[in-house]
Formats: sequence, C-alpha cells, structure tokens
Amino acid sequence: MLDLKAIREDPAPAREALARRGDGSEAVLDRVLALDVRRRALLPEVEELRSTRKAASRQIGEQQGRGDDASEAIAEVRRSGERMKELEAELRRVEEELDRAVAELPNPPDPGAAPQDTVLREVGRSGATGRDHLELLGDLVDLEAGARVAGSRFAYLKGPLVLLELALVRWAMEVAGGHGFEPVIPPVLVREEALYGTGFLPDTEQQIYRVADDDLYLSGTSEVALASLHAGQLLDEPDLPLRYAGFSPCFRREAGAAGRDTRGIFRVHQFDKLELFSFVSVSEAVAEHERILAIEEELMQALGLPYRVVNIAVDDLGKSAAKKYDIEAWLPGQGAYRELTSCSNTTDYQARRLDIRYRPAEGKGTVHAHTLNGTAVAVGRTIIALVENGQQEDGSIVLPEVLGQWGAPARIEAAS
RNA sequence: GGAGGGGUGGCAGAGUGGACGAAUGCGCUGGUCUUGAAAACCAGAGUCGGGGCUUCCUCGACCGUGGGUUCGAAUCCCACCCCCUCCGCCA
Repeated sequence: MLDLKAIREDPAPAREALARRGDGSEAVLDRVLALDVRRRALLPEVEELRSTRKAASRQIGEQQGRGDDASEAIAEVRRSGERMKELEAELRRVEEELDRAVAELPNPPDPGAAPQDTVLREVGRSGATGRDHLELLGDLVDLEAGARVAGSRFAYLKGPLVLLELALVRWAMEVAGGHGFEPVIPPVLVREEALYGTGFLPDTEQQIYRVADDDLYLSGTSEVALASLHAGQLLDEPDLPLRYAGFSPCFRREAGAAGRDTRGIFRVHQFDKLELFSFVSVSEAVAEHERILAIEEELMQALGLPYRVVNIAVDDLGKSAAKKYDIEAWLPGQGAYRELTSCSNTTDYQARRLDIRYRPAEGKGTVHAHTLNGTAVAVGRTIIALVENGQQEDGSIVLPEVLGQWGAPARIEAAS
C-alpha cells in the first residue's frame, strides 16, 4: 500500500520502481491515480452538500426550540437528501474500487534490490558432495507413515532428530534474545485480516490452508501473527524498536510445487520455524535489515554451515518486500546451495495495511512504522544442512558442539 | 454448547436525539515555581480525508462494521463482526 498523497504529487519514482518488478504493477498504479482523480472530483461536491444540510438541521433545532414552525425548512432539507444519497453512493463505488486497486499494488522495490539474484559472499567450505539426509537418517524420518496419516509431504521425525530440533530452537532463541528479540509463541490460526495486512492476501491464497468452518487460516509463517501483534496501534517512537522472536509451526499447501523437491523433508507441508520480526522507525529500517541478516549469518557460522548470501532479484521479492536477502546453505546431498533463511525489509507496506503508526519523537503527526522479518532457524531445512554437512565416512553424523548444552546429541549413529 | 454483559479519544472510563467530537482520570506538550528534578498550579493538544493565500485557516468524516428511522443519531431500530463474564466440557 502506498502513500497516495505523496504519489499523486510525483508519481514517477513509484512508477519506475514498480516497473522494475516486471509484473505490470505500474499499470495498476496508473489505475489508482485515475481513481484518485475521480474521487477528489466527487468529494468536494458531497462535502458541500453535507455542510449545508448540517447547517439547516441545526437551524431547525433552534427554531423548534423557540417554538417556531419549521415545517418549511424540514421539507427543504428532505428534498436535498435525495441528491446527496446518489452522490454518496457513487463516491462509495469509486472508493471501493480505489481501495481494491491500492491493495493489489506490491511494495515498490528498494533501489538496492538486485536486477538478478546476486551472490554477495560465500562463507565456509562448500563443494563437498555426499549422501543426502534421507540416506543418512534412515527411519529417523518416516515419510511413509506421514503419507499414510496426513498425505505426501508430511513426515514423522524421531529420536535424536527431535532432541536436535528442540536444542536448535532453544539455542537460537537464546541468541535472538541476546540481540534484543523477545521470545514469542504466536497463534498459528489467524483471521483473514492478518493475511491481508501482511500482503499474503489477496494473491497467494492457493498456498494457504483454510479452516472453512471457522473462517481461519493456517499461517505459512509466524511473520503473519507477529506483524499483526501491534495492528491498529499508535506507538511512541521511544518505544521502538520492538523486536520479537516467534516460534511456531508453519503450514504451506505447496500447490503448484508438484514434482519439485519431492525427496525428503526439504519441502513439506508442515515445519517449525523461529522467526525474527522488528518494528522500527523509518530511519532505522535499512540498518535493521542488515542487523537481522548479521544475526542469521551468526547462526549459520556458529553451526559451521557453509553458506552464501544472495540479494534477491526484484522480480522475485514477493508482494511485501522492498528488498530481500536469502541465505543459502550448501547441501552435499544435492550438490547445491539451497535456501535456508530469508530476510525482508517490508518498509511501511505491512504497517500501512495493518495500521501501525508511531508518534515521532520530533515533530507532529504520525508516521507508519517500518517492519522487517527474517528466518532465524527453519528447523527442517537446518536439520538437513547439519546432517548432510556433518556426515562422516561411516555414515554417522557429527553435530555442532554449541547445541550440546541445549540437549542435542553430539552425534547420530549411522542408519542401519 | 447454555446464559448474560459490552465495543467511545494514546490508555482507562462517563455520556444526553440537537451546546458545532464528546465529562473525568492517567499519560503527553508548553509554562509558572525550583540550583536542577519531582510535586503542585496554569495552559494546550484527537485521528483521517479534502480545499486554500500551507509554521496557519477552512470544510467533511470518524464513538466496532454496514443498513434503517429522523430535519438531525455515539445516543433509537435491524443485521453482522469482535471482546468479556458465568456455567458446562476440556489439554
């Protein structure tokens, strides 16, 4: 969602930024501007009618208060009501259309968003190949049972993997806390408004599970509930930044992903994730984005995983991000870098849709906050990376020492 | 699942069919007092959207949402949404 006032004065920058996405959204912007013109033509007319009506009504009250006859004036006002209703109806139609068009618009990309995916740096030893996680883990991952019980792309994780997950999450929560992120367990089922506000609707409904009887949706990421935590609130700038580390299961229908990543637990319908989310003032957003990326890298390095950082291409940003970094870990089982985490600067896009503002410390008025999100640990994929990178000649797996104190096993024995 | 109560300004919380958005408290801003701060006292301040001769003026909208009654609705009626309390059930 964009700031109409700013854009009607100078639409060029927004139009050019949107055009970079290559999705035709600059045409939507032009539609928005045309509707805005119509609205502002209609509005003064309606308002003037309302104004005179209001004055007349007040007079009637005074007349009657004095005991005078006001029937003439009442008839007069009643007549003007017809015309006003027509105009108001038309205004409402225009405004509804305008709102819909505005909601369609994606966030204009940041100038720093790359034309194509761009590798910023590679860290750690990559290039190794080996057995993939399914071979290494054997029946610690039970996809057959998952499929029988819930369908394909569901899995049971067992034994040491469970301890590994819990340790991973507990440890990452500790690291996040050290960076000022408050631990949160958010709702997983959310209302439509939360998805609309974060920009997942309207657009990606085919990716989202819906609980029809209760009109709720299963979130694909706790970003949805975390962003909505302060929806409708007017904050004070000194209270910012507000930082949360949310742990939750995530649910994705993966419609349209048929045939892709079908082996193992790389792409499943349900996984657990620790997500970082920040509400910041406008001036802090860019620095916060780098901060979140730095935390993600800190986690990768502490786990000893080889990875690279990618500045994601403008045409692949998703609706809400102005700029996005992915961290891809090297997976020896696939002989490739694959996405493990992702962090986005969504600027004021979600804050506008969710109505999250703050009073600036200096000056008057209110300002929409900026929001950012990033993966701390996507558990399933991190387990894959740890297992495949920790594999030994004999098929056993050595796990990072840091996790030991949080209850993870030091190693997993070779699958039988 | 059964019964009831309620949705009002940043927060808490009054409220009458007409005094032009709304008591009071807290919080906020400015001032007085003070070496400074606190307290006390005085004053100010809602949000959004139009328009303008754009540090200000003006108009409109906004008391959950949408309809209705009325010359006039926070206030009356209807529908919907949401929240809360009690009982039942329950991890």
